[in-house]
Amino acid sequence: MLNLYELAQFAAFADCGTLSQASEKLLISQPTLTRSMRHVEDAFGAALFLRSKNRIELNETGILAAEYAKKLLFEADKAVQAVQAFDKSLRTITVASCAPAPLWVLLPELSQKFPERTISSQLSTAEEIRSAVIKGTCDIGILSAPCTTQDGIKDIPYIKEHLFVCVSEGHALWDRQSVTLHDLNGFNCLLRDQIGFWTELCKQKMPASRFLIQTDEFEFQELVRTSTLLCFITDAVSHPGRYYAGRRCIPVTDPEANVQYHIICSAKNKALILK
Amino acid sequence: MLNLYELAQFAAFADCGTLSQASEKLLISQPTLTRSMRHVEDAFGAALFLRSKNRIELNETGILAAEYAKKLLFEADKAVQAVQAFDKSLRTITVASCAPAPLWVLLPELSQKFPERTISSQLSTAEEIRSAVIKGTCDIGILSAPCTTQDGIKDIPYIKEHLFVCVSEGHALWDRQSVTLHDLNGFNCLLRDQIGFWTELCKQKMPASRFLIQTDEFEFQELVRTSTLLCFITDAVSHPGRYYAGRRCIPVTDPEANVQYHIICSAKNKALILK
DNA sequence: TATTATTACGTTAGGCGTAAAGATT
DNA sequence: AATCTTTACGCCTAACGTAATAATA
Repeated sequence: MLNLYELAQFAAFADCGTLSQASEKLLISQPTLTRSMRHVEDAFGAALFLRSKNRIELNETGILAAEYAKKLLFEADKAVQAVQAFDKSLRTITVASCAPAPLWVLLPELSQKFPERTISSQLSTAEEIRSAVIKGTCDIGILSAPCTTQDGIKDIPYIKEHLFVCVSEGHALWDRQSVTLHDLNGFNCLLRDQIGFWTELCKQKMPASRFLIQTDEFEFQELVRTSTLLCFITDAVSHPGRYYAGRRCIPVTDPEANVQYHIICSAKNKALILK
Repeated sequence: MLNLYELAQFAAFADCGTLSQASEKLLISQPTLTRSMRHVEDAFGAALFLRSKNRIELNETGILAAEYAKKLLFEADKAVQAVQAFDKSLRTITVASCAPAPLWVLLPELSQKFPERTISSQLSTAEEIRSAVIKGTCDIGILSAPCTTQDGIKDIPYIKEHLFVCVSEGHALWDRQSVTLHDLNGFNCLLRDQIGFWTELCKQKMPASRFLIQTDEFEFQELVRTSTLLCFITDAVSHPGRYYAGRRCIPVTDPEANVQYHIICSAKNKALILK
């Protein structure tokens, strides 16, 4: 029967051309290779080499056999990788959310409830999240609206998040009790990176505004402190009231800015999201 | 690294469901299987089993791994078969002829010239022979006409064969010095099986005749002896003159019935057909 | 002489089976 | 009690490396 380890030696010989080079590459002795090549020949049940006294090379059959050997080794490797990947996927809970806030709550909950499993999360669009959950690529999805259309999908309401705009003293909107995104249109804004659907929502509702998207939190805070650019906050962060010194937080009343999140998962994963 | 023998044990276990059944099937002991299953688990680098105290079964990952194991074993088997087949093809000379007579001469010649190679022959139509030689499916072809159209094909004239019709005494054609197949049209004929293009030639030139095709040589001879049905002979058989007692052999003058055979082979095989 | 494959040989790791233990139905 | 898996242990094959041999360029 074929032996993958010997096939690896055979493939190495096919690449190197001589047993001695192959033995160096494989960190084994030449006699071992001599023997292994005989085993491979026996296993294939055909002559694979042209042997002269001081030289061994593949014959036509050997060249074919070497191709098959490499293919088998490749397939074996693929199999191992696939099995390991599957195994890992079983031990991982993957979450895709349309916004970061619900993750701040959900991820710790999951870690505590499933301490032996790895939690992996990412931000995506609603459509990507829905299809990933349906395909099974993703265990849990978090949307900003119910997911009623799809059969076999479990949907439960989760946390709410309300948007506020933070204006510096003296800003035209300073005295407002509430605003809509439409009112903000035209004012330039600071935004954080990686805030999910919020970015798109702002760009859509405030087409005349420019958005300065900050990746670094320190730089973001510095710009909030030193500029009069608008910025946002929500009640999902720890201290909404006094987060940005010297700024007022005004509720944004658009329905899209006051979100009821929904957790979805496929029916067979429903144990993941039930309390 | 994966080991195909252990994968075979793994696959057997996957089919049997218990180690003991698998051990019986494989004619090895149970402890060996216990060990091999651990090796397989190590090689895949993932847990593949649900172990209770006296029960072991595949987990989800194990089921996947078993599928891959079976696939790999199948691929390995295919590889061995393919290599052996290729090896055998190198040691075999395949000949396809449009008629048996040239084979009677050529096959002994080839056997003598290439005693270490197996000779395999078959009868085919001219078109099949040409394409098989071009594709390389077949090493040597024998046609009843030159093969001039194709590049890279070596063509050399071979033996000739002339057709005679054998009539019993008192037959309407008994006194003829020569005949054409057209003259024979309407008379029923005995034919042997496996005579290549001759069958089609007769059917084409003698559409009004019926042909009694005999597979068994003894039965054929018996019918020749006891009936007045026409039969044929050619000068390619050993004793054309006195082959069928009580019958006269009359030359058939159609050009298609007096054949110059041609041997063809691809250019790289020309050593096979040169004297 | 340097390089290469092969043979010979001694060591040892590991694969196998037997026997026994532990657990379940 | 019967069945099944696992552990323990001893045997022995076979895989490995070293050293030596043979042949070539």
